[in-house]
Amino acid sequence: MAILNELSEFRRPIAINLANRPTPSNCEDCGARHNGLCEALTEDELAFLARSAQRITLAPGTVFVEEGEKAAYFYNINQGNVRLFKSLPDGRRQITGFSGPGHFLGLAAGEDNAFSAEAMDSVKLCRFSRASLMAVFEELPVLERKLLGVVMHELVLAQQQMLLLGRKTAIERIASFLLSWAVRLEMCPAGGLPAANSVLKLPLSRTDLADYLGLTIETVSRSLSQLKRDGMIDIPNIHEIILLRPRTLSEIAEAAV
Amino acid sequence: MAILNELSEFRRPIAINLANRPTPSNCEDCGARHNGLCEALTEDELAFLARSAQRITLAPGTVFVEEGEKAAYFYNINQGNVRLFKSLPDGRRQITGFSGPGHFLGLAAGEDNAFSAEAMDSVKLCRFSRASLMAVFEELPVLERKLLGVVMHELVLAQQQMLLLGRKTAIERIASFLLSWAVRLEMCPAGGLPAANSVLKLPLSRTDLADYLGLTIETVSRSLSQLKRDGMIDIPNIHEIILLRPRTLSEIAEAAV
DNA sequence: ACGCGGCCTTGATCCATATCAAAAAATACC
DNA sequence: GGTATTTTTTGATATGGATCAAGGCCGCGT
Repeated sequence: MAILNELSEFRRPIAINLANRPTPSNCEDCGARHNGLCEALTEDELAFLARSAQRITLAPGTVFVEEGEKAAYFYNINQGNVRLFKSLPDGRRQITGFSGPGHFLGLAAGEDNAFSAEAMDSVKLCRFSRASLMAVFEELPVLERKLLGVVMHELVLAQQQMLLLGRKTAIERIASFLLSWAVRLEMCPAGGLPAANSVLKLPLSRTDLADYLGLTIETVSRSLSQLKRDGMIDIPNIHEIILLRPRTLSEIAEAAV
Repeated sequence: MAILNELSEFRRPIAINLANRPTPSNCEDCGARHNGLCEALTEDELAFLARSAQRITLAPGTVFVEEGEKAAYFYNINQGNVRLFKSLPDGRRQITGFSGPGHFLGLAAGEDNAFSAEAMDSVKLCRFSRASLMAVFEELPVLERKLLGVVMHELVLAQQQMLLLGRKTAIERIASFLLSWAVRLEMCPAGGLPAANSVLKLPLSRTDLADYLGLTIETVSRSLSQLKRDGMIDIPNIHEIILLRPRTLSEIAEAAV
């Protein structure tokens, strides 16, 4: 199979989630809204990048970045979703983030990947070698500033997640997650509220949700049921949630006293 | 008091922890070891930066960066320790990291600070305005690449902490923390082990430890006591811990099966 | 030295969430 | 389209860590 041959090249790739938008609202550099690194670049810059890129398709479940392996590539995702995670030897897993179309993924801080990345569905992406990224940096110093913005935004998200994992209750975690997912889907700006009755598409299993929020699937399910009982949300099907009362959800999420 | 006047200028500073060493071993750029941004720069670059810096001393307990305030400054710490944290309205607190001498601190991803920073002891630092940082960037594009490395390393640490907060038990968190603190104090490379009977200085209160590890002070105290009972560590005094069996501690920390 | 106040440790109890178990719903497979 | 398989929900029980409550230790000021 041709695809399998391509996949076999993916044994030892990258490391850092540069996903998510650097700024949720309009970019202060260019004034335009952008969804990731590629959207932040001009046509010329994109063309330059494209020269050293390989286009690849991954089957669902493919682990194309493995923690601890040498970091050799970086990626820009064109289609599909990716989960980024770290694992313990006994199988416990912590999902540290998700990447989607337009998101940038890779760039090791050291020699090795700090986490693993796995395709959640059929994923199309562009792969660049580490060396070619360095060459691009020489040619496009502006890229580094833009990357800096992307990574800094990642760090802000990571800090939010630390607060969630270290100090929030199960219900608060779920409420926080739903609102942050609405931001991710551009249904509202960061810090803002989505409209009442917004429909949230969740391309995640309950297991993913649990591993992202530091809970068990049972607790995730129970918390969602309770929010539904309390009239905060509706759950027409497993992968869709309707935010009936975003304002109250937000109060739960931020634990207003 | 002169000091108080200076402090009053610190009502609305910066946002991101760029602390900790970008690479624990020798830097791949310059071959030298460096402890933070300043150590990563040449004499000339440092001189350029110094032109726009103000030297400031902070009293213990001073909160000089406040979450949600406009990000106006960034800092390089010369002396003392700083805790970086996020809080919930009801007082729950999550410490996201610590900064020490040589560490860089600041740089908002957006307009506002994403966290607060507080002096743990008497702190001396250099303060730069956001505008002067931009000017420095124009003059020293290399700075951006170096900053990128620092921020990426921060992100790796944040991801490790997410795994700890989301999936590790109390004992595992304490063991992980002790070993990571040894790395921080340069008693061993990242991923390596400190020598048996190494003495670890902890300039933290149990409350700081609890807020960093997502536990209560009682659980921190009990876990330390248990590790002592089990012969893993000794605790000659509250701010010093002797690592009797680093290898076993490491097995606990990484939950080897 | 003494006493006071702020950490820290230890003990007793409670509770939020994990774990174990099974039914129900969704999805995949013939 | 119906059955097998996986995923999700719900229920019953267990438990790790939180909470409540003393007591001990140490530094500090008088």
